[in-house]
Amino acid sequence: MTLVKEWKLPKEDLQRAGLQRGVGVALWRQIADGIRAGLANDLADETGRLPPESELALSFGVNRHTVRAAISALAHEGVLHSVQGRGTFVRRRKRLVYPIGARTRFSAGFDGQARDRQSELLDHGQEPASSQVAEALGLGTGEDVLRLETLGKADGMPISRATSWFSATRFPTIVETYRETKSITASLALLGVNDYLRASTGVEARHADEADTNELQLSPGAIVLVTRALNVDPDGAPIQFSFTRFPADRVELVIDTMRAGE
Amino acid sequence: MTLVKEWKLPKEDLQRAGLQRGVGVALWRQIADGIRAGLANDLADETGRLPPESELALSFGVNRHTVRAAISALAHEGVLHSVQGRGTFVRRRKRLVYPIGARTRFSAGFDGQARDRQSELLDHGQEPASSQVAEALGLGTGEDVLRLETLGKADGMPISRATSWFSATRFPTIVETYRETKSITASLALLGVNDYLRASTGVEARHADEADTNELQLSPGAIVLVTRALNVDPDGAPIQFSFTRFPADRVELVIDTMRAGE
DNA sequence: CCGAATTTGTTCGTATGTATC
DNA sequence: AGATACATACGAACAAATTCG
Repeated sequence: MTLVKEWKLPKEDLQRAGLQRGVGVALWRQIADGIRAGLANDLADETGRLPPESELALSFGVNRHTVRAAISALAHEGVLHSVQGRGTFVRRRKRLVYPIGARTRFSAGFDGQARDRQSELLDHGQEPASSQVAEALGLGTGEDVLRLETLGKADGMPISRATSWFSATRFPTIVETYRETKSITASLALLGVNDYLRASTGVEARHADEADTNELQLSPGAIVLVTRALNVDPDGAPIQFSFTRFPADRVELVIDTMRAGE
Repeated sequence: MTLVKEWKLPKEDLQRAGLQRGVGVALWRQIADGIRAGLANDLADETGRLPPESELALSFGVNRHTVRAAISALAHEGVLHSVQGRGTFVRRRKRLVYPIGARTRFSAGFDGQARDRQSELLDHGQEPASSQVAEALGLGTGEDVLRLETLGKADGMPISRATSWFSATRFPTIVETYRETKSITASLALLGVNDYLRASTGVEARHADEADTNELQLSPGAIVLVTRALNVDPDGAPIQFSFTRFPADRVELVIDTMRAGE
């Protein structure tokens, strides 16, 4: 027996609205996601007001109770906001833009988009380089590297979670300098690297795992954008290899391609 | 009289595994996502074999049935593959790399990574520009634009779904030329644009909606990477504005930052 | 080749959550 | 609000295929 069965055809209304029963996601959650997506288009009017619940129920082809469950979840997430007698409204918060280019500086990434930015050292350690890290940094497998785990916040909300590796022989005190300066760029400058460039950036997207969920304050099923970046000094020698996780609903990456090499 | 056994929720186990009940996403789907994420690490051994269902159930803190539902879903997606008496195995398929830079050409994107590449025109139409499209292409809101919906395949598997807009006055016959050449680059060349550059690329990630699910052959809960791109001619005049959706488990974006401007 | 251990596949039953009417 | 049906999850078997000593 298959637990994911072939169910009876759902009502045409559900199909039309793109909803499905028995796929492991409750209708109200699918509708919540649908409303969230709709906000990017023209679901809400100029004043940020959504259509009445009865109308939404009709267009999604479900009972009004189901729409209410979806709205309640979104209200709990801080996306919507209902007022009895008036309607349901969007609480708009812009997605932060993280620019990527040869001059990408982590510390400057979200400049001017949030009142308050913080960086936090969560963990660090010295360890033999994995094959991936060794290859990226041009070291032998098993040579020692220093690992830094950092959390970035904007206005108190976690927006990035980075794991970075540095050669332990070239930057033996990077942990201490980072603790003082709270900045990779400043730390590298103290250690004699006055300039560096972003050589390449890989971008993937995946579901948040447990660590992401905890550290970035996400709900299960949330999506993280993962960048895999290599920074090199002006001579082209690898300096820093890092993975950074961004909550996909709070952050957008922008590659200014034509100026990327400047 | 029958004693009704009361099963206590092993809440601690669930929390340890990062699962939650009652959030509108079934446990089996959360576990499916967990397994998918685990494959990137060391969930499967060298031979691609996963731990037995009973062991997974223990580590996730759920019943074996629940793990089976998750595995069944992943098997249906083509990620896993179970054999009675032997175990459950990973069906490994490399993720395609889509490079992004100033010289990004859609047609050349996946060159050399697949034996067979196809492009398909799904739909097209003429319509007044939305405010977003108008702003990107430097047109007045409501000026007519031509919209092309295309599907990209590699070895028969859908890998991209693009919606592109062009000025209807500057490129009135773009649909016909595309139908002939099956290539945006070639179409533009026929219409007098011998060269163009990728000005900027925005990257977001979100859950697949119904259209994505159908057209890209995804399962619900799957993730799509969405790029928002603007191409300009050598004079800097906007030519093409497009949204492209990539299945996140089949495609990875790579920005070769230092050569991006070449 | 035999038989035991391992692992996936199947079928009961029961309880709880979700959605409709 | 209550009745009904479907969906999710747990528990305890047992069957069938594979592996291995």
